[in-house]
Amino acid sequence: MLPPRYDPTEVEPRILASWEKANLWRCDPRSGKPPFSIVIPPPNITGRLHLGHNLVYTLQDLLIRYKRMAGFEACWFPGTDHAGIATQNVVERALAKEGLTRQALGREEFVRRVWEWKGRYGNEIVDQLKVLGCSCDWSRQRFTLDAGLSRAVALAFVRLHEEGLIYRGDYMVHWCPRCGTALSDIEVEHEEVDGHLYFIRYPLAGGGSVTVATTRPETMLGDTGVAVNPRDERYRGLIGKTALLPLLGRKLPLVGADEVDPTFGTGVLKITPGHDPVDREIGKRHGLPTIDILNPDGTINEHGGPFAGLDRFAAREEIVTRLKAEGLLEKVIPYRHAVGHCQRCRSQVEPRISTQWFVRMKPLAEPALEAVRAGRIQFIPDRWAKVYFDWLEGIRDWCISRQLWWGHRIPAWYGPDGETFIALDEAGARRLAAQHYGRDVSLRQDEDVLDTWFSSALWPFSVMGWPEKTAELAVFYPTSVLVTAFDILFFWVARMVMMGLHFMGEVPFREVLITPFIVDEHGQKMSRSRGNMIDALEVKESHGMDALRFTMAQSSTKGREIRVSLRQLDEARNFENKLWNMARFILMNTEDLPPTATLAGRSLAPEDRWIRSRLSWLVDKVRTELDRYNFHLASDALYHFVWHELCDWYLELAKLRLGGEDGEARATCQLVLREALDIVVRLLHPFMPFITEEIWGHMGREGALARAEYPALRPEWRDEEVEKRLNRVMDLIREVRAVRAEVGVPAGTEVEVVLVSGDGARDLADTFAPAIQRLARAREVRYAPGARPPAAAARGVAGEIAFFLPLGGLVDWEAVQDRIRRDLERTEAELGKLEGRLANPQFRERAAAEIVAKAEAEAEALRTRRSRLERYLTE
RNA sequence: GGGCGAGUAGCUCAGUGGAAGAGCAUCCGGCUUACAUCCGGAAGGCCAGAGGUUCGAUCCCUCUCUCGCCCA
Repeated sequence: MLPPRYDPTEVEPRILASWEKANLWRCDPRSGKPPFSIVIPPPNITGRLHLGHNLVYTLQDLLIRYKRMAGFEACWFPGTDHAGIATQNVVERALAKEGLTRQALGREEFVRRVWEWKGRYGNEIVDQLKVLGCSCDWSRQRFTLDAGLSRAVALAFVRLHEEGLIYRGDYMVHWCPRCGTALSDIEVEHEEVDGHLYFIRYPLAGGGSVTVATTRPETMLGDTGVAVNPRDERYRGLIGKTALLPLLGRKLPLVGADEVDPTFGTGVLKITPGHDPVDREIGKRHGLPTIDILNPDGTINEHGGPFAGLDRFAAREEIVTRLKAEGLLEKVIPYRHAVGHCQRCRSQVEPRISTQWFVRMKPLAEPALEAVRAGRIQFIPDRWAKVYFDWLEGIRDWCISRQLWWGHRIPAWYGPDGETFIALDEAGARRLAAQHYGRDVSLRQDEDVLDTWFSSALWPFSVMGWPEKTAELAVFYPTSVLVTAFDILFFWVARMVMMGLHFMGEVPFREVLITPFIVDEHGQKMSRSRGNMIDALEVKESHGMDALRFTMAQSSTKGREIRVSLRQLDEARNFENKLWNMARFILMNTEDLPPTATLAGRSLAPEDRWIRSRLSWLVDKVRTELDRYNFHLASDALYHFVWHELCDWYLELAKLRLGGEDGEARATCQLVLREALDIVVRLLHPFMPFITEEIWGHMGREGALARAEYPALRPEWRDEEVEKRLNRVMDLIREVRAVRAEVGVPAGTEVEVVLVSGDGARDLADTFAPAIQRLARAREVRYAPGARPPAAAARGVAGEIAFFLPLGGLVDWEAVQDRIRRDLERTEAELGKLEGRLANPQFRERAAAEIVAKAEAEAEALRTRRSRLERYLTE
């Protein structure tokens, strides 16, 4: 027998072990079944599972389990991402605790240490996914730095280079001084910060001065000019003169540039071509030199004169102090402005010129735009397509080189004279070099590695063995759907589309499901730095994985964010317990059912046909909503059905026959119960795999539920007529209960229910008297057409069915009348609205016929109800 | 500055061109032999504001306000 409380902490590990043992998730590209495939958004090896992951992975597992049960060869490709900067940072921090730096270790040793670290901790997140029950084909697990995937990366690089889509050059990039590397545009997050605007006086060579305004005074060390807008009357005469850079005395030509905004600051712009993209353009036009004043770590270099060696922020302080001392600081005002921060470490990034590798994006973006415009990829919700378009339409070249040691080293080698050789490996580069020079020379490989996202962009086909022509690629590419959060729409999704189209000639996925974003109960983004992350594994301990999954499914609406609260988890856990007890009840009451018994040839009770009709609706609903990715609608339907139809009504009604004398009726009821349980656990399995698998086990089924069939549609079970009948029964029972409660009939007291009038009243008395007796606590149910209630009788009208409860002295007459009056008021209000509508000739003319008919029928029913209520007030 | 999302019951959120729902919280009553992580009942909303389209708008359109996010 099942225990009265479901204990996920006991069940979940056991079920997990049984799945693992049975090796259920292995897929076979040669099975001949229709394919359904998903590639996992590879979690970062430094990651720990949080709810954001959990949502994305839960939905993928839900889809995979659903499709697997629905007859697809459902393959979920798992793996992890090497996460260049993040991993390097983590390992460097660990080294720092030993008093070591990566520079002290040297590149080779450092990389060896990172692999060592990866071996020890890098699989943690994968282990967590397994604990969550993710039914990935683990035999296909990949890592972006695996040999095969690394080869794919090198090949992609070589090909793009051959095609002229990769180039190298000196450009202004975002530089993170803390990470010591260039970043791509989208790795920089702009944040408004409270800073200052410094007004600095630059003396003019011939006497006088101009005043410039800047938020970054330290960059003046790199100034090589001063600019004003040529249309600015105030300064027109200055163009062509020379200013003198304070503190350093450098001569700065005064030039005219349209970019200068006369309304900003003083309308005079200091030109720092080395550290500002606009200044660089102006400087180029006027032939101003470019001076880089920064070392890679953000300290001032030798160009900074007396400030060399100072950190950029210390230099700012020092420069301001000196300017003040020399009387060149006119004023400082508070100023709020956007400052770029490194996505990984939050440091302020600096624009800086350096030699980097870039991917030319326009030619790649065009087909990617076209694929979505043509509908070959569908975004869900589709508003995300617009965000995708906006980004791709304005796309800039992608800086892909990183000054890191952990990652795919750029497959470029340089000869002694700096000649570049791009090849898959060093041997290839040597061959090219030998051809070029006509002799063997020593080559030096590029020091840099590629942006991690470069390898991620290849993920949908590199995990399937590209560039080999594998069976997996033939069957599972393009994948069916990509499930991810919007924050990596540009980083990952768009780039996968571009690379997929470029290298495979086909989109990487048919659909992109963008999930809402998980935030904490205050609407705050969850992040490690905020310390408000929720560990999915802790929730697993407190509420169970199924409860967490169900919460995720239920919350997964088309909105933009999900606030996760413990209350929702409680609700899901309660549902889990409800489900458990439903199963417990059914199993307890069907133990004596012979295994060979079937429903064939048995006559079903109206409630049996009702629950089957509802099951038919449910199967259709769940499948339809899952197919549309409406996880919340599917889970709500299941929740409501299980709790408020199956448990509240069918199980309660079943108790009559289960406890009755009629063996045949009892067996029929048992069979219907088992049937309902069977369908419900199958339907719920993708949502709550553990508890349903456990129940399945107790049902004595062969094999795992995870590999059982998803319930088929049962249109032949639909029965509108019997639903109408049962609705009448339920309405009456509810009304009797309400009347009892309101007029103060003690809960234990059995009453007599006299049905007086209304369609179906006879059916209620003839067929459903036992049900009404049990569920409304009635001693007796009679049909007495036209009977008048005795003076001391509670009375009510359920739908159109008038009834009364003779109660003798028990009745609180005021309460009875109050309730009738309230009912009457509501009825009249509703009727008034309906009649108003029906009185409008235009409504009758223009509204659909069935709407008018429905309104008329409703009005008629309300009139009947009204008259019965009115009579009860006076009778 | 541009774009997107949200504004519905005390709270967290669903929802649909025909007239408003859930869970929690609240109140009343219950250990009815699956479940007190439960059962029965009740109360609670000019669906942000103003216009417009429509026979009919919480839903479609326009504008405004508040909050959040993304991009520049």
